[in-house]
Amino acid sequence: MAYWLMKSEPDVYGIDDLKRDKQEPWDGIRNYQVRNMFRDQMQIGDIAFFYHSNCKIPAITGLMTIVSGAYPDITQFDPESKYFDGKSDPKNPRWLLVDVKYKRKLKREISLKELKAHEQLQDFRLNQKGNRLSVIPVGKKEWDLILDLE
DNA sequence: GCCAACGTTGGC
DNA sequence: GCCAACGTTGGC
Repeated sequence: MAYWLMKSEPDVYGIDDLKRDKQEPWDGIRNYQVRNMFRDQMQIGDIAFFYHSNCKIPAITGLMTIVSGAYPDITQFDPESKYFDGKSDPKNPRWLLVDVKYKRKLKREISLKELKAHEQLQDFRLNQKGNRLSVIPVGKKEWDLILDLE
């Protein structure tokens, strides 16, 4: 089983939205690296941190489970969607997604500031400057360290 | 709101 | 295939 961190802007879709919806397609990914991770590496049963990005206090806020394999993101074919991609061929969809299921909220949010200050997390990908990937693989050691902060 | 970092696009 | 221009992400 693998561990992940997945970013979302709380103003758009936050941990409380997932708590309400219980399960949700993680749509809108328009980055090839992330698509490839969905397709080639993610497995049903993997666990992910829910991370709030681009907000007042960027932080890990909850846990969720990957509950599907990768399949086409239908928003790419919807001209009304902000994720519409006219260059994607319906016979060979360019963009994929996975379904995620709410697991739980953390007892307290673990902020990016706190993660960056952690001595043993200096190499953590989220802490690297200029890292814009919205889905990040997390090592078991890092995963445990972070959960211990809770 | 600013801007650094990075990805994508398209002319050549 | 190079690279300048442009767009997006996301911390601050």
